[in-house]
Amino acid sequence: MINPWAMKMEQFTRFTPHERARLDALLVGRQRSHAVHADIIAEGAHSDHCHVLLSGIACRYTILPDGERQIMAFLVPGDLCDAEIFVLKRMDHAIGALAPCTTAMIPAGEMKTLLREVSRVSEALWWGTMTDLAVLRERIVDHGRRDATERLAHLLYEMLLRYRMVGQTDGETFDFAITQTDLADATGLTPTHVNRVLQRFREEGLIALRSRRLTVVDPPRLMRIGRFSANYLHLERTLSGDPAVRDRVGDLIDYPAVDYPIDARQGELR
Amino acid sequence: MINPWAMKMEQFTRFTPHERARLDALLVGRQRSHAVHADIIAEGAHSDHCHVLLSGIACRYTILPDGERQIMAFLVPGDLCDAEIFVLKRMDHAIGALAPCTTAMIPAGEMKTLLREVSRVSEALWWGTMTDLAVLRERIVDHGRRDATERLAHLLYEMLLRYRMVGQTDGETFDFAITQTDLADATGLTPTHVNRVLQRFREEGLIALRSRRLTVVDPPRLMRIGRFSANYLHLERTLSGDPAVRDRVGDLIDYPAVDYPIDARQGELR
DNA sequence: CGCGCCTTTGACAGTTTTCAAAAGACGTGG
DNA sequence: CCACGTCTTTTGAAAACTGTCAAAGGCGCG
Repeated sequence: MINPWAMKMEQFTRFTPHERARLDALLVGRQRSHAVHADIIAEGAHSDHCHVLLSGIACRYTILPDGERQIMAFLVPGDLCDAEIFVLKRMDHAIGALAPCTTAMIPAGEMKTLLREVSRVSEALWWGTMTDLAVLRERIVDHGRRDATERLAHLLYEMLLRYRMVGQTDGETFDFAITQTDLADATGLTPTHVNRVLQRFREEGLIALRSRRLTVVDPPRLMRIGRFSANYLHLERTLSGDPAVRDRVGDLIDYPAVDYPIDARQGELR
Repeated sequence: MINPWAMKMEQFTRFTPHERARLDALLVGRQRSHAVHADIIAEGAHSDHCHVLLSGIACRYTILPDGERQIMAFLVPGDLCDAEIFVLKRMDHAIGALAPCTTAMIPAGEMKTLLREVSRVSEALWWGTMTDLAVLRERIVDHGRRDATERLAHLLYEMLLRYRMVGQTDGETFDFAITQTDLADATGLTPTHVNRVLQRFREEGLIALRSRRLTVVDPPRLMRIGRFSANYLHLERTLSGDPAVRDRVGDLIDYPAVDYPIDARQGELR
């Protein structure tokens, strides 16, 4: 059985066969599918179940008073949607499906039991939360100090890496159902501008994107253009861990460090 | 003894006198002071101590390869600087003092014991982490969908609220040692532009800022201009809790909801 | 085959950035 | 108590990413 949730945690820890079986069992018979554009969890909702995304792609978002949507994070298979239910009364944002998705709904009680009994899972949850924080901080860097080109390059590269972690890529190609409007709402740009930048990427032979499949043709250059550094994802244990797990992402995060030229910002891609 | 850390957690939970005494005891004899511009924790560092900010103001930041600094969050008294040390090998960002600060360094071992033995603290830590996530998400909304004026108004209002939570304000006045350059690095604007916006705020009688003390002269309007809604801070327990705790922030978060006009963005303040 | 959603294109407007440079503030040492 | 260097705040004018507003072109799907 494919269990992206366990696969993600394996980037941090190593489960015994018994633990792994328990994680798998937790998902059985609790699957639910969600249509595109449906809310997996509504803003203001309170549930006594945790939602784990198993397939598809979703986002955390909020609608501002003037009707604009801001996407605050993308969720890929393996991501936990609502760790906050353990302590907060209600969701302060919504989780929306950007493509048809399936989730597993785990009763909060069972999750708490699991966390109490299997310390490795409890640590992995903590690791996942700390990584979520780091990803959000990185997004702030994107918005604050990177221009449109860098921002999109950085985001695309991160997505490739995150899909790789849970084994849902075919080399440098993966399902990419995110529309340019979604990207705009996530990056704080306009769809128009996102379009212009992506076209440029294609012209330059950096990526290929057709019928919702994205291929990163030139990963090292995309990484360079996005000024991407993987350290914020905290995969240090990955590189020294199980070879099978390491190989899922290894080649994407150990490009030699590059000294970025201080000049050459706008216009020319690097 | 003033214990902003406990005061912050009291926004979420209610400690017994014994628990409170234990929290106080943990800080005794572990204070350390930090000069302006000094790193409280360096990027890449690993420590076996947790750092709690007790006074002053600090920030999470990182320096990009081209030398630019991005501030990802401000830390006010009561905030925990490095919850990640429990699971991550090294800090992926630094904590810097923006004014003279004092911190308490708590050995990780003692912290873990505390978390194991006092479930209310453990829950409060989880709440604090979820709130940190929410604050970061709100910052992303700032960057993505709010212009310079809204962004700064929002930030100033949030700071007032957070200082209030830990009892370090005098009405609507509080220490504000953050320079305009700091604000620029946090908001993703240039110091020049920050300056122009702040001047506008002063002209309009919204705020008064002199000799590092900030007074919010017209809180409701500042809230409106920043399109501020307190729900992301998850103070729902505050409003229904201990009156003494509630009164610290109560008047700032229950202004009547306003229907924002869809027009009137740039130029005119609301 | 037709509708609906997503992607492209264009021209123009406009916050924000750049790049300097001057004026204030503040703390220290003489 | 004043000189003096340093850091912060102000100001100006011009450049420029990115946004706005429409409208047309593609593509998938029932």
